[in-house]
Amino acid sequence: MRHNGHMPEAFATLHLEHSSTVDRAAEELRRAIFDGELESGTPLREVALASSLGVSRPTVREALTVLVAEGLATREPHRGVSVSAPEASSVRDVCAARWVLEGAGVRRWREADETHRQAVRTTLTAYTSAVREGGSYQELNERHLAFHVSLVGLTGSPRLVAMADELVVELKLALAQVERLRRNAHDEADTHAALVQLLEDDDIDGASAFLEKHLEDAAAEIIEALGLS
Amino acid sequence: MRHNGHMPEAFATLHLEHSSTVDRAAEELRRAIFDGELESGTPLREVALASSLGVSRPTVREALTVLVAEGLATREPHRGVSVSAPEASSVRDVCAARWVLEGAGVRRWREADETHRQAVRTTLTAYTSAVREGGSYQELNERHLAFHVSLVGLTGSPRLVAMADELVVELKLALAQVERLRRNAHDEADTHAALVQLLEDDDIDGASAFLEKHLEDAAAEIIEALGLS
DNA sequence: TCCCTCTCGATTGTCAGACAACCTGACAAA
DNA sequence: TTTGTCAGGTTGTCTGACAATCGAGAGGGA
Repeated sequence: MRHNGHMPEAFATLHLEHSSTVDRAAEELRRAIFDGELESGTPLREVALASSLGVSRPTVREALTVLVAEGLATREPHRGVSVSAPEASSVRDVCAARWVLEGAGVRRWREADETHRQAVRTTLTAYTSAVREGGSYQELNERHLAFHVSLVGLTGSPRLVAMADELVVELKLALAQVERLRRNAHDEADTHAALVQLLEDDDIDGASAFLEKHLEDAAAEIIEALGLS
Repeated sequence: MRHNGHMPEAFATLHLEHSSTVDRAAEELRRAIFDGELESGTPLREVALASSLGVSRPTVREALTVLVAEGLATREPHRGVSVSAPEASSVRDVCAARWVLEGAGVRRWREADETHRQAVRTTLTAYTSAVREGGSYQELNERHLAFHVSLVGLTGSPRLVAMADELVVELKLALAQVERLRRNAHDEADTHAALVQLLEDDDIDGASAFLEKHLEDAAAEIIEALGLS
């Protein structure tokens, strides 16, 4: 099995999923939060989760520290972990930060790798086709946000993309709270297509301004849907 | 002792450090890494750390997961945690990401809160005075990077500042590796003073270009000092 | 009646010990 | 040279336990 030296390219596409129990527990909690099964503020009791998930308390603890590190949950000393509650200020801040990251990507449209430009087009068509085929609310959300992250990808910086992902996680947490309130699958596909068209036409400034407005609107809309001031 | 309702403003400045054993262990590990006591690549064995720190293995595990989440260490399944090794590509990427964040701050100099502008001036003088008084290498590093983070503070976004902090942590990890190689306390105070002067003169574009060059130089310098291609 | 104090249960933080799964390296066998 | 096998060490996970702490309700005094 030491063929690596001789044939470095062989089996390069193979990749075995190395999932630990902690990872699976964290993933299950993430899913429950994004699906709205766990409302914000819900306390995540260690013993209860341990028996529910069929794992031991230390394993649950590790999974919870992962969630806390991701910002999905909040730990208060000696008071336990609970699902984070989105606030108006944090939603505004997330969108402001997104504007910095995504705007940086948009401004680099010309200099960006053709690969990254193509990724933007791909995520856009994935979103629009999901809208056309009437995908579920969650699927639309996923594709919509994936498009925005792909804009950050134009910078070519893995770290900026990772940061955008973290911001998107916070947004998904907030959106999971309003999901059962407004079921009207928002159809913003046209807006995004217009944005990409501006880029294709080399109107970088126009696209930049367009994006800024779009993000501001999104922040206001989410805050309003959350019922926060 | 239930006077909170009566005097909401009293004792507002008091803040008790609620440090758990895990936090202290993580802090000690961080210090050891930044001080260069632990070279990059050093495996962090759980049992050895537990006996050294005088805590139990689960506590060490939690501290290690914190370090991994911060990017200071890397966990490979069933192979343990080891101090992260800086690579040329990651240093370049960190500086590219810093350019996006700090550049966004610099471009908002005019619109920024006076508080944030003042913070930039304060961190600059803290850096320059430390240089003048011949502070230790680590102190200079600390102040130098604090100045750069304060530029991100101009955006007024806590999340962007947090991201800048994470990037700076990665940089400090890389710098800890070269610390014992080049002891020449780099004196870049003049450079930074010139940057702030450009801002005070309202030459935003000039400051922006200045910063971009400075960050590119820093990346090249660090990579060269690390001995990476 | 209202307020203070105190105790009790619940929960977390931390520890100790244990076992299986797994990686590494070395050696034997084909 | 390649493969099978084994031993040692390390991690992943479990069980059980105990102290520290928090929240709420009971009880006593003004």
